[in-house]
Amino acid sequence: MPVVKGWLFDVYSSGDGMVIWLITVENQRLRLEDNFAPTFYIEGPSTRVMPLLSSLISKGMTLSFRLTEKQELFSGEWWPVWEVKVYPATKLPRVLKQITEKESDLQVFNVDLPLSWRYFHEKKVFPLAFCQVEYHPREQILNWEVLDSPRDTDYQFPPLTSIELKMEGKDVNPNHGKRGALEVRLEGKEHLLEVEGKELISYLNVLLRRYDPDIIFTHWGDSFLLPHLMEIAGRGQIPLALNRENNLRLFHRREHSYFSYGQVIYRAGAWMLRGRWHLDWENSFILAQAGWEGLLELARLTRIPVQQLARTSTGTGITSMQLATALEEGILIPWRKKQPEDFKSARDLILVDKGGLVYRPVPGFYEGVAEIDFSSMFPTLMAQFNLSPETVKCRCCAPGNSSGHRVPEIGYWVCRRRRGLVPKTLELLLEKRSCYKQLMSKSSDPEQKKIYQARQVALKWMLVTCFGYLGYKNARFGRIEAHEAVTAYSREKLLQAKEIVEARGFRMLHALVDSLWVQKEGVSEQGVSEQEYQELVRILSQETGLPLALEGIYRWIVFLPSRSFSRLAVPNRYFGVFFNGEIKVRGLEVRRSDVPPIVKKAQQEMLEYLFAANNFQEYRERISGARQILEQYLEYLKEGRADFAELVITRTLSHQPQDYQKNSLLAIVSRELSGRGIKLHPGESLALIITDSRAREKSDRAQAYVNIDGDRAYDQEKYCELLLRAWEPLYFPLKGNSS
DNA sequence: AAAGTACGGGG
DNA sequence: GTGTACGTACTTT
Repeated sequence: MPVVKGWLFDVYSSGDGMVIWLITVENQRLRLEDNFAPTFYIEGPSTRVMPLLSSLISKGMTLSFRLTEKQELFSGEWWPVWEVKVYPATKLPRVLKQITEKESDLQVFNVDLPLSWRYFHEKKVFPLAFCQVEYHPREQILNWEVLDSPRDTDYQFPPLTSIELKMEGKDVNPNHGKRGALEVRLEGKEHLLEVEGKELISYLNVLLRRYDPDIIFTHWGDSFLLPHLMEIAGRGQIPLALNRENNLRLFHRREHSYFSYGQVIYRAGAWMLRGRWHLDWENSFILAQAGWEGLLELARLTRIPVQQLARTSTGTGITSMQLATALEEGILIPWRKKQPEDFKSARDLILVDKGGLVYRPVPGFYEGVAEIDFSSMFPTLMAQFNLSPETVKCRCCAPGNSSGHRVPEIGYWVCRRRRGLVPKTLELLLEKRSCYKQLMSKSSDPEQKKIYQARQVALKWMLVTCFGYLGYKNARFGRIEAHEAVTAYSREKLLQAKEIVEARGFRMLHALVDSLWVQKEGVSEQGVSEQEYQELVRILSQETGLPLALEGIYRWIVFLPSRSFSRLAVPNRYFGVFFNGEIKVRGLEVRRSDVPPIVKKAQQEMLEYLFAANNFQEYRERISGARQILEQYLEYLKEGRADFAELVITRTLSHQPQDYQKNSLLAIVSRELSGRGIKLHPGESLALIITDSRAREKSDRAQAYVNIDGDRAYDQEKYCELLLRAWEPLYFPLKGNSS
């Protein structure tokens, strides 16, 4: 039998089995098939289960089953259950439907999981796994041997080839208006395809055949480009050969909007390929946040096919990792359903429903301030205190006999007999992330550093999401009580840190969930010693039992007042410069996504000028220089020299255009586009230019960036106002409030 | 003044 | 196949 070594490129179901694409060490693209029989479990007496299974078999289903033992997540008990395998895999949904509809009181497990995930989990492989495969001459896989592991930090990839497609012109959603020719980037060079209709499609087909890319990168491919090209192909009645496996249709996932973090998110409908990847830079959170290297790192860890992972949230990723942990441990995977919270009294609610702790600094200019952060505080707490849906107020440890393990403030007990599923999953993430951070600091190769950085960032997102997911009632492994336990510990630890800081003769200026800003009492400007702060960090780590790190010592930092209550600072509005020259800015215009580039650029320039100051005295001296920069930009705007790309304001729609109650600029522009027949969705972002913000005729106030033409004027006054607003926080320290 | 609307955080 | 907070700032009416 042939044996081949290579990387697992993709898996999807087709016909009766799974199709597997390998990229071999000889750089060949190999299509194989596997007769995969997925597994699920039924709990119940054999007098009920046996007749059920035989009735399914008599209806023509191919099943195999046996009695085995698996662990129930919440009780920790090992239950005798029926393990059922279904062949072919594509019949699984039908089998499950029969069972759940007819015998709804029987408990079933490992049920609601997509087929491609199942394949990866059950076969213990993962995207881009390096493996050795033995196969039958007729392309049927007989045996897998995986030669690397998701735990590895120094894995190899096959040389992947790609092309990139986008519409020429402004870098905004081409769905919203005018569009140019198709732009193809190939082997580092850009080509403009000035042909149309059938010709365009044939040309693309030739390109795809000749270069046979593994990946098609696009901008706006999901929402516009691919459907657009398919439409042209359909009209001309010629096939568009996007797939590597051409007799199959593209895999489509419908568009949808959902609510997350108080905001509507729009996901464009997805178009995914067979034997090839389509990745849309404009429809991928993970690509945007962690880049290409981060995406591949997460694909390996989560075992989700790359095209799907690119289009999903990190929450789905963390769930998949938890599934992997559960499968390894022989834990039955519960059906995803709501878990009611325990009853809580009003008093408990007050104690429990708080998040992280926040202090407020007195607004002003401070010198020699150290910022000390708990490293990955929430995940570390979950790992260290074994906080997991099944361990907090667990069923196995009675409240009475685990008095040493009570959660602060809220008094929940935590299991002492079992390691939780969530902490177990987190361990790998925490470990791998700190490993990448170390590799990053050791590496001298800037390219390599970038790779480690991207992977480290990807893991950070997983860690952050993992905590959020504990509190999400519909997450498969979420439980609000576990979430509350984490925040309760976090408050206790921050309070403890505050006491230690103050007992050691430091002043705590500000604290925010997992960060502290401290100043040594009575120390002159240059008298700050890093050693003293390092010593404080050491003591804090030792006494709290959690890792902390010195983020840095600020040469100076400005905590900004609230605009509505000027005596109070906003916890998250500050800017400062560290002794090592690094800068940190939070909450200012440069950090906001809805601020026009020119305002950001001006503020950035002014900040950089001011950051050269060593102390308050020098800051005061440099402020006039900063003001000159401001004047230059104001002048530039007033002379009408700014171009639209510098003025564009991007905002996210929270409603359907017709549902807006107020005539905000966004509402006006969205209705305008909508009137032209362009479909907009809540969660989608829209780029606009302010043309005349006070015009009586509403449609004159702003224009969609895509549609604006060269001779339209912009609202100079309004843009100047925005610029002046960005100046205010920089001038604040000189208004007399500073220390 | 009140109500509606949008954004940030994590490194 | 998925995080329904929370506080701040700004706009519209």
